[in-house]
Order: sequence, then C-alpha cells, then structure tokens
Amino acid sequence: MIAYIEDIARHDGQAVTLRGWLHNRRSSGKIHFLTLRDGTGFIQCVMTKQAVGDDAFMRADHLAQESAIVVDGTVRADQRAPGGYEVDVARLEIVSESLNYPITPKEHGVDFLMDRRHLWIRAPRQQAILRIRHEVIDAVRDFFNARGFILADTPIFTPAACEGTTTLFPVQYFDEETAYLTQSGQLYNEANAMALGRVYCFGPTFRAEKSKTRRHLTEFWMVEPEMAYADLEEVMNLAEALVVHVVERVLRTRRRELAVLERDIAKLERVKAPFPRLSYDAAAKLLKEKGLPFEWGGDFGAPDETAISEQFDRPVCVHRYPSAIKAFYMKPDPARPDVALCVDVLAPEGYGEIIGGGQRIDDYDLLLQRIKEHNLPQEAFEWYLDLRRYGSVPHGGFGMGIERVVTWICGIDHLREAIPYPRMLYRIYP
RNA sequence: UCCUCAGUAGCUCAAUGGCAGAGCAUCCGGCUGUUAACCGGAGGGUUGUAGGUUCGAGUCCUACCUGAGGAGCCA
Repeated sequence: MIAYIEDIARHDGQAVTLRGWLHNRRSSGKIHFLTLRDGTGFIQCVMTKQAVGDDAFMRADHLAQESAIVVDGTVRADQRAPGGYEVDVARLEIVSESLNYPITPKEHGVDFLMDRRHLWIRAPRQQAILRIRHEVIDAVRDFFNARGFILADTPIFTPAACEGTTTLFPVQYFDEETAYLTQSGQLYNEANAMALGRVYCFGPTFRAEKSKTRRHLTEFWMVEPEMAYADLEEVMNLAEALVVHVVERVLRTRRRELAVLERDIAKLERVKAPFPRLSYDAAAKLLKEKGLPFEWGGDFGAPDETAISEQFDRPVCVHRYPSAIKAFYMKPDPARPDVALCVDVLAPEGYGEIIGGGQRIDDYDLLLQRIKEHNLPQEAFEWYLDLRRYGSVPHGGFGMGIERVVTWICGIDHLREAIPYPRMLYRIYP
C-alpha cells in the first residue's frame, strides 16, 4: 500500500510503500540508516544486509543524498525514532541517482543557500515554514469566506500609481503604453465593495523601493478586505479577529512545524482578543517616556515599533496617525482633522507592522482636493472619483502582508524565508 | 541611496607581513542501533578583480565587483 510519512502512525505494523528522496544516510557496516523524505515528512528506514541481500545492500551504501528512492517495508513503532516510527526495509528501488548534492547536512551561508533556493526548500526547516505559510493563507481565505466576504481580485497591471507616493515597476504594455505592476489592490477593492458589499482581494503586490532590510521584499503577497458602510472601529475589529483566527489555526494544525522551528508556543498562545488599542498620540507619549528621540508628526521607525510592541504581550493597534504622513485617501477624523482614521497593527516581539488600513474619504470634494494636493493626475483617478459621485458611503478596509505574518508566527528572523522564491533588491535568481 | 562588515578548497571557517590549514562533502577502507553517527586513509587552492607598498602580501594601501547587517520607505 502506498503511504505518506505524515500518516505513518495509521500504518503501524503494516507493509507500506514510501516514495521520496534520500535525505541522509548513516551506516554501520551491516546496517544502513536511511532518512527518507517524501514531502510530507521525514522517517528513518532501517536496512540490514540480512533482509535485502548483499547486492541491494551495497547499492544503498553508495547512494547519495537526494537520490530518488522507493522503499517497501514494514512500519514499526520505536522509542528511538524522532517521529515515533521507523520502517524496516524489505526492498529499495532507486528511481534516479543524485550526484554531489550541494546542500550538505552542515551549516551554510545565506548567499550560498539563496543561490540554491530551489534546493534549499527541501530542508526540514524550510518545509516547515512553507507548510505554515500554506496554513496561514488557507486560514485567511476561510476567515473571509465564512463571514460572507466575496473574493474579487484586482488587476496586477495598472495604468498609474495607486497611491502615487512609492515607486512602481514599469512594464512595456504593447506598443506605446507603459503599465505598472500593482502595489495595492485597494482602490479597485473600494469599487468592488460598492458593488458587492464586503470583498477581499488576495494576490501578489510589487514595490520598487530600494529597501534593504529583513522586513522587505519587492514582490510579496497581501490580503486586502474592504467593507462598505464600515467605520474605523469595524476595521479594527475585523483586523483583530483575522489575526486571532490565523494564529489559532496554526497553533491547532501545525504544532509539528512550529516544533521544528523551535517556536516559543506560549508567546503565540497569548494572541487573544482584545488587542490593546493605542492612539498615535499615546504611542508618541510612550516613546518619549521611554527616552526615544521621537517627535510628534513623524512616522515610527523600526526601533520605535519595537519599543511600542514590547509594552504588550499581543499585537497592538495604533490608530489616528497624522494625516500628513498617510496616504491621500485616508479619511480625516471629524473630531480632529489633523489625524486620519487609520490603523496599523504591530506584531509582538519586534516583528513590526503586519497590517495597515483605515477608513477612506467618502466625500467627493475632499477627495478631489487631496488628489490635487498630492499632485496626482486627476484624469487617472476619474473612475475612483466616480465612487464618490454615485452613492458614496463610509467604507474602509486594510491590507495584511502574508510574509510578515508568516515570519512572525514562525519566529524566524528574515522575510526571505517566508516565501518560496523571494524577490529582493539584489536578488531575482532562481 | 547612505553607514558598517565580509569575500581563502564544493561548503563552513583558521592562518603575528615569512612553507596554504582544519572540519564537513567527495573517493577508498572499517564498524549490526546510527540520529549533523563514528574511526583510518586519499584527492582537492589563480586567497573576489585590478593596481600599489615591501626583500617578501591571504594579511598593509587604493579602486572596483559581489554579498550580508542596519537606516530611510513600507505590508
């Protein structure tokens, strides 16, 4: 019977066929220990000369790391095995050999591994991270689908800057025209919300900023919900519920992967509603009290975000930033027009911003004024202004960066490991 | 873009301005419970590139290339 390593406990005592690759091999003369991986897990296969005969035994002795193999054998519970089970090999089939696999069981540098990312993802830690990424994405989709949100995807080719502030990747669009890769689906999301009520988009986004930090990729995945008739309070409630749901799901279904990563589970278990909510003013005051050189009116730098999140044991919502440092479409607080009805969610443990969003301007005249103030080409935003001409309502939403969430949940120190093939300032291969 | 650091064997790293080294990987041999297995042996080098200082440069100086960490910007 063909079996997968993740289900091996169900096959205790049975004869199974496992199909995979040789992860590592140890030998003691008349007994080989072959660690097999099949994409679902790792298991040690025990092979004796007695059981398989001299020829097969000798072939296995020369088998190199990452050779493709099929193993017929009997599953046996064993206290000594890390996963609790081993397989006694009856027959070993070599599907194809591997020669001089570059990633050895010893340590390697980042540059070397990144150049071989297509092979690095076979490593146990990388597999654990990518499985958690899958779970995060699945949990996000379940969350929105269960709440009646409609997935309405937004274009990746866009005619102009969504926000006009950050740098875009230009691409040749047929003959004369230049198109740009999207940096946010939000503006289209607003149109979709006016059509469908509650929507979300989930796709890759692109930023041509020359950022060179562990928190940035030039291509990353973002989920962006948008709700008609929603105010800032509802936006914050939704963000909080989403984060709680995602963390809870990973804790429930990906214990094994978190253990491979040696993640401190207790820190994730504290991620429960309600999250502390802090105005920008209060956060600024907090930074001053902690002795950081922060002045009201500026945006928080990475050390500032860390200092704020250190005060709490769960994510924190910071709301009502000065309008001057936020995007043109952010709605001013009617009670205090110099601040915007916006929110950032900062992850604990210094992982920084994972969510940014808020309530959008719903007044035509104010939006037009902001477009002009930001020197944006009005004609490119006529369709966006239409949303305020034809039945405008209060609305809002946010964007959550998938890789940042995965990085935080995994407790790893760099975003580049949270996506199969990271795209960074100086790295586009493989 | 700016600041800091690094580049030596396939990999990870040593080497006071004075003979180019180790562990792992590879190949050969040994071992019936290993778990980054272990033990013995062998092969493996244009010290990132180009100049310069010096009797002598992996080591000091200059420029460039590549990468990493941080800043800014952002999710």
